[in-house]
Amino acid sequence: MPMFPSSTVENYLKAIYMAQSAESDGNELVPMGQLAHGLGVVPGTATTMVKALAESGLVKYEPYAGVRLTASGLKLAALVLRRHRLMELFLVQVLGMSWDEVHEEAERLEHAASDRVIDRIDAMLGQPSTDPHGDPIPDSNGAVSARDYPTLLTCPVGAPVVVTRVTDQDAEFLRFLESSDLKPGQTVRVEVRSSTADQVVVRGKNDRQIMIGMRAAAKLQVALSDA
Amino acid sequence: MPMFPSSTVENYLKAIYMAQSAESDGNELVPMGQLAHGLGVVPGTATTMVKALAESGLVKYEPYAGVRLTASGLKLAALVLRRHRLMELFLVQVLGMSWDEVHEEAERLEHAASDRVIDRIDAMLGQPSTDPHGDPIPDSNGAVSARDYPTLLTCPVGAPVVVTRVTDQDAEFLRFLESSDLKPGQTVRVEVRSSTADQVVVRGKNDRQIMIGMRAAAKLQVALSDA
DNA sequence: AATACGGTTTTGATAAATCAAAATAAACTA
DNA sequence: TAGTTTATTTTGATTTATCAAAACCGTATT
Repeated sequence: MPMFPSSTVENYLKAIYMAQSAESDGNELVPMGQLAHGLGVVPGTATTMVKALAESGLVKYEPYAGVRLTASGLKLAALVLRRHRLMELFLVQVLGMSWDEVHEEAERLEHAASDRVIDRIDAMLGQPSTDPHGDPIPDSNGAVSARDYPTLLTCPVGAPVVVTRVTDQDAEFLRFLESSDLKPGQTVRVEVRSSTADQVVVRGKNDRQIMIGMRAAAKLQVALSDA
Repeated sequence: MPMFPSSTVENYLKAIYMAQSAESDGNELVPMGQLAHGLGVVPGTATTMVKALAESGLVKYEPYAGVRLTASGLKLAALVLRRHRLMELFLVQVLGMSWDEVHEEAERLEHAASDRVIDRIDAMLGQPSTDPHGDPIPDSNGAVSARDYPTLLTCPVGAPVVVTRVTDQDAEFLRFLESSDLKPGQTVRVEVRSSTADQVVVRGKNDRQIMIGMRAAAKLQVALSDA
């Protein structure tokens, strides 16, 4: 209904978008419980809101099944993510903030920055394709060049790989990655992967050896190194 | 009441602050009508809101007379203005936006930018004392170094003066000033001032002659040039 | 002093976003 | 299949911020 989507609406769309694209098949229905949990509201609230979003044609809502973005909802969500991610990168690159604190900053700024500002930032940064966590930045039409990377859990053992993306914004986790030299851009090699011991052993920068659990390993996307 | 003041609360405080400091005696009561007008709400709304602000100790409210900021309200308002003005300057200096468009941008960003971000901006700009319009930027404690300048309406005729501040944020007016080389920093000289003709004639950059009305002249604060 | 007027306050409603808790549907289990 | 569990939806309230319009106050005017 509202001509100018409120921050709340933007947040719902963003949450649905991310839940949706977390699924292998990107066209899954997102269940209300999951959505509500992600947004930190009780399920009933999500139901009410989603019905309103469905009224305005931003989502398709199927009672007791879940919700899915329509084409227009998808575009709007992508534009919110664009603002969020450009803002994050800007805060790191221009204001020199640390990569673990920019997520929550961007969480508020994404709703306040106009396209004018965002486009300036985009230009100033040279139209970057990813944010500090390796998340892709949608273009101004909402198009994303989604690449499907393996993770430290699924990549070949022994081969050198480059960390490309971290799919968890938790500040503490990000600080851990930084202190372990596992930020995007770093080249590493999986030496051991044992599901019984729940461990992935990685050889990183300066031949440093790092051990992480499988839950964490799955959050680190990598690309096979050409070198 | 609210531990984290909402944007609305911040806007009320800002509006009261500015109405208050527009008065010669900076301790005047701001009447509800004026406040409501400045905020674009009906008077009844302002009354309701101001009573709530009084509850939280941010203002002193005197029924049928008006409202005045308390010490804590004053500080909070100054910090909002600090965010606003640093943001404006940042948008101009770093993102290269034009000075007539940054006010409304800052109007939204001032509520979303954290002190962390604001302090970075402050440092990056070298702790500036005024924004692009010449408005003073309060320090991080909310202290303002308020100087009282004459205007093109009150300054001596014939003497060279430097434009220091523009007390109107209207985009069209600002564009006019820019096109007339009357932005802050420019040196000019009042040649003629006639209240009967409602005109102030100014000799500016490149000996260019500019004529403006007295209403407009009163919005341009100047400092007597040392040179 | 009585009246009229402008500004202010009240009152009653509304919209957006939320929660708690009751009601319901779907899925699972025995 | 009947019963139980779990997720979802409804219902009724609440909070914040707003408006429209009626009621009110204070001052100025005759």
